[in-house]
Amino acid sequence: MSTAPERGRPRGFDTAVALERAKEVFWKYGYEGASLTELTAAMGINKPSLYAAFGSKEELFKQAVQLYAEQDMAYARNALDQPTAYEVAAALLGDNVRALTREDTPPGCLSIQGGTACGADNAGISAFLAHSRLAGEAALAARFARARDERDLPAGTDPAGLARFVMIVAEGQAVHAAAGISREQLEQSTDLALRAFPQPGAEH
Amino acid sequence: MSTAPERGRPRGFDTAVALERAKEVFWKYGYEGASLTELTAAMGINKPSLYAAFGSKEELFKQAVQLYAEQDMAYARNALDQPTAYEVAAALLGDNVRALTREDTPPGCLSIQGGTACGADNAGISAFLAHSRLAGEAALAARFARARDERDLPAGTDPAGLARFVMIVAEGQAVHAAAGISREQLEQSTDLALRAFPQPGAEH
DNA sequence: ACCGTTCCGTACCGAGCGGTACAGTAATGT
DNA sequence: ACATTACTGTACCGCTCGGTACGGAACGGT
Repeated sequence: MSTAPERGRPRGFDTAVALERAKEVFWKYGYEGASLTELTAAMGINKPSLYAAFGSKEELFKQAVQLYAEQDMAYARNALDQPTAYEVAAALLGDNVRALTREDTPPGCLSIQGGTACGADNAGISAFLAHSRLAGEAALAARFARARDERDLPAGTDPAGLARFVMIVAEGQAVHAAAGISREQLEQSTDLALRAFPQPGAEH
Repeated sequence: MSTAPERGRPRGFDTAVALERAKEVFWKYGYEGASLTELTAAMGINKPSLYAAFGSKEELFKQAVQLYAEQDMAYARNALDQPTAYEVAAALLGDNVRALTREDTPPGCLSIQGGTACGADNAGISAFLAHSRLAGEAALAARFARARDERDLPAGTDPAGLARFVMIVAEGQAVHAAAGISREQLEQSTDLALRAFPQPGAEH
């Protein structure tokens, strides 16, 4: 893994660290609420450096969301590796609650806090976030479809509908977490949601 | 009910209609995404008229949210009148889905779309919305507490936890609705959520 | 008719927005 | 050594933001 031969003055900051800081600012304030002034202050750089390294506010945001997906939502992909559909859902919602209420990150979820609604000029931002959430839901639906084929879920189960329900609970937990609800109270909602989960033996 | 004797030039617009229009703009674009230009255009008035009638953008928003609660969320209060806790939850979530997917209003819910995250200057807006959502949750918890006392819910039930679960599902549905998910698909999630509901006979 | 009162429309305010021009500076290539 | 290249910091761009000053217009009271 060789670094490319660097010509010219080297960058005076670590883009990975700067992106990490930007992620936190977007997480707290949302896309529109995060001003360039606040972003550059948190990143420890000036505006031209930001634009040279990331292109624009929108591209910076999308890179921050990607980093968020890789780093702060790894639990969602890992949950798919659980042996049964029930355990997948339990791991997903359980880890979701833990991620939403960490003390070293803002409360809630960047995908929601980033902007469920934006101004007319930034409609693409909320659409981008919604699309990425639905991509995760599709992966969960595929996992549930496999479980149904493996007779781990009842034959009559709608995998997409079940995945949608789980994601709806996860999103509601994110909204609640952003409002300051405690981890213990959110865990209670996970337990309740899992009671709705179909058992392998049941008819539907 | 006598109207006060009006002195001076009469107002050239209907404040109720103007507030209705403002509500829709906030609903679509959120608090920060709704500019005064867009608001006044939709309301059919000029900025000084807006400020004379409503005080400020923030006060206009709060009045819009209040109108929303009275008008677009009346179903939430009505649901509390159902005879059993299960029917309360079923009515609440069922009507919630219908309200989120009406064709004559923006998709989703003003309380979420208004702004789950805002810039540092407008932190009060998201706090205001979160507080009003939790007030509704408290009313639902009180209804469930009554149901438990009436042996309509198992004695071991935590009314606040159950209310939190129902509200979490409702919020998740709102996020999903804003992303364009269909009414039918959301109704499916209501059915699943209700399967988690404790039955009167059960232990907990 | 005239006055006080209230509202409307234009034109404007300071501030902050996202984004950039430009000159200075620190590295490499030859 | 010196040209080339790329990054940094300052200072600035046009624009839009939320909010308002002010003069004209439409009403009731007397």
